[in-house]
Amino acid sequence: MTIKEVAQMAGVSSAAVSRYLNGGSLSQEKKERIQKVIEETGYRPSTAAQVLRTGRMKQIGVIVPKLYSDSVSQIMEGISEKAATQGYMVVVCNTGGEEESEIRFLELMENNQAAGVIIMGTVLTARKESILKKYSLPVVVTGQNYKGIPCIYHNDESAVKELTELVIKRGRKRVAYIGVNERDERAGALRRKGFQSAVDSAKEKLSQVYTAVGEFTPDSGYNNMVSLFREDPQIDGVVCATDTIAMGAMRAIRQAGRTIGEDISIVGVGDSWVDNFSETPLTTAHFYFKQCGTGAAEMLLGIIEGEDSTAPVRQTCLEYTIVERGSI
Amino acid sequence: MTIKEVAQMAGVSSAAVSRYLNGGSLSQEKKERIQKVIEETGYRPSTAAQVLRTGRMKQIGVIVPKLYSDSVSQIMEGISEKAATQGYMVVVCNTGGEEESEIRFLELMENNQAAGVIIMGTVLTARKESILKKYSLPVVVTGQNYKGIPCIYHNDESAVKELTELVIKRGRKRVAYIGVNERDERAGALRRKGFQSAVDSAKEKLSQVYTAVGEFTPDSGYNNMVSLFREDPQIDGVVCATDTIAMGAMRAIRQAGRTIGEDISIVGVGDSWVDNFSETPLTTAHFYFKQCGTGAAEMLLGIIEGEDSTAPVRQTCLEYTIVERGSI
DNA sequence: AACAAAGTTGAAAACGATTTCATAATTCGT
DNA sequence: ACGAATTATGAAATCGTTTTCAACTTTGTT
Repeated sequence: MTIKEVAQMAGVSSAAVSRYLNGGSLSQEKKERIQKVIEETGYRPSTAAQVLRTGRMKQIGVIVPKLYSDSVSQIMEGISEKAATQGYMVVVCNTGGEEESEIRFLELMENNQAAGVIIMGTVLTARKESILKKYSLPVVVTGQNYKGIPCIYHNDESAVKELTELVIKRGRKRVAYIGVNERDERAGALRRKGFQSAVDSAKEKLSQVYTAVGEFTPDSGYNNMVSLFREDPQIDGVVCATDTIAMGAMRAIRQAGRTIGEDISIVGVGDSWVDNFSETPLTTAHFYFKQCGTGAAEMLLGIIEGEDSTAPVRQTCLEYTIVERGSI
Repeated sequence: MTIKEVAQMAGVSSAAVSRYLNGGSLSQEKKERIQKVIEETGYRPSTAAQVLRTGRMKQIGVIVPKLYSDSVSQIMEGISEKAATQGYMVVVCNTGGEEESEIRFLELMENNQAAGVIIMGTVLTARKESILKKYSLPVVVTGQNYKGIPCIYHNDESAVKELTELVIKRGRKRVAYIGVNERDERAGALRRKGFQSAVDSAKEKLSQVYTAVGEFTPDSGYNNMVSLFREDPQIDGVVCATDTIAMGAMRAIRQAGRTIGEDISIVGVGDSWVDNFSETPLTTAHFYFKQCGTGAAEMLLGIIEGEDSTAPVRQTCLEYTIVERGSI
């Protein structure tokens, strides 16, 4: 079924049918005739032809480092929800952390005349930045903030600071921080900074402070905790950069024969398992990932639809909620 | 940049450039000239024009009931991995369980000339079936099996049967099953059937058997467990249709003052938290969700690329692995 | 050297929509 | 009832590719 055939059946020109679909001036009589034919035939216009002609594709790309992740899937949930309300398709690119595939995907989106792209929490290298500048593809970044690019993220520093203070308030004296690489501005550097500023302003209450760095995995948390215990078996407070890391650390703590929440406190960041695991005793900062997704989509669609290029680049910082559970 | 401009710059016809890109006969000399121009200009062909002309879009749709789910995101991971190797884009539709949006998405994919669609674990209504028949869109379904449609799923019945037997072998006498609506052929009817056949062939060893039905949520599991305890506080074996349900049930059990793994056994199905939660004591059947995703993508791409319409419709049943942890 | 087969080439015709443009048919104000 | 403003209308151009077709080269065989 093409627009021409529909036009013929309705006894009008294809221009008339196009106007019927896109709202141009058209007599009531022809409107009805066209409607009837479209209903009968089930005609739907070809997206490819529309895109070719108009240069607009109602599609946004989402770049993620992995799909199997609680925070990522919550953010995706938010994005897809928002995109659907505006009739945008969501196409996803799972980079597995490879910059190369991220760049290939950006090229693809450019070829597709996609409306825009949301990039989830990756480090912005010079190469990517120059590519983004070259392509005039609207972009929003989540979980990171870069100047000149619209971003949406959580208040990492403050969250970790508050959590650390909570641990200190419990009277813990030998505290450790298990973080991630500081090339990650927010989850790495800023969370670490939050921890640091909390311990700095409570120096007199603490006898020892340790720091370790690893990956975003439970195993990494486990290994780091084991090493920390080797260094000082009496550590009694642990602040982890993510819940996932905390999960691993808790395993190490139990193995060491210590009792979480009794003779040792531990906290994480993110609280992504809310649905699955009301059991988790972990005290943590609840991050609003889904809202982060809807927010990102909203910003992107705002840029796309409004195309008010004079508006300032928005940088949204989401707040968090400390949830105290048994682990401190 | 269009193909015409490239042609002009290289001093050839646009047909030559097209042949360069798609592999037609072309003299070495022109090949080099074209290559040079393309490199210099960074030309990339417009997807829309290609699709319009060829009628093929390297894109597959994925329909999911929700994105924030461990099993769904693992399956997505598998699909995206496989699709990427073949250069296919993945566009996702989050239905939130609404059939209407599923149907709208199928229409959209048809308009887009998408290569095919993977539908994740939804009930196949007559309406959907007729639509699928009308559209000649290749389809693969995961987590369900329908005759006439390529499917990939786990051996639900056998998994639950084996798990139930495990519980019975522990000497439990008063066992309960918490399942989901039987309109869901696999997770509902078949898992229930697995439980049933295990208890049937061990009738003499059991003194009481209970059955409850609910949703795929921890809360539903909790509520059902609470009711079951009201009915019989001495229940000592619980088989849940999913791990998520088991999670809620475990909360109820702890609240009732019983000790999981000691005076009561509980099992679930799925084992999706492998990464997050090595802590979970739950005995369960590990399902290979990611493999399910790659398998589905493989089947779909096979149908698309091979287009061997004479081949029989494939129905793949994946096996599982029982993982015994502390909960029995 | 002649002729067939194979390899190169570009012009032009699709693909299926939207939009411009000129013209024809209305409505409106006086 | 008359020109002016407005609304309806279809023919044709356009978007950027791929592919067919026919013509033209080159190569290979006898």
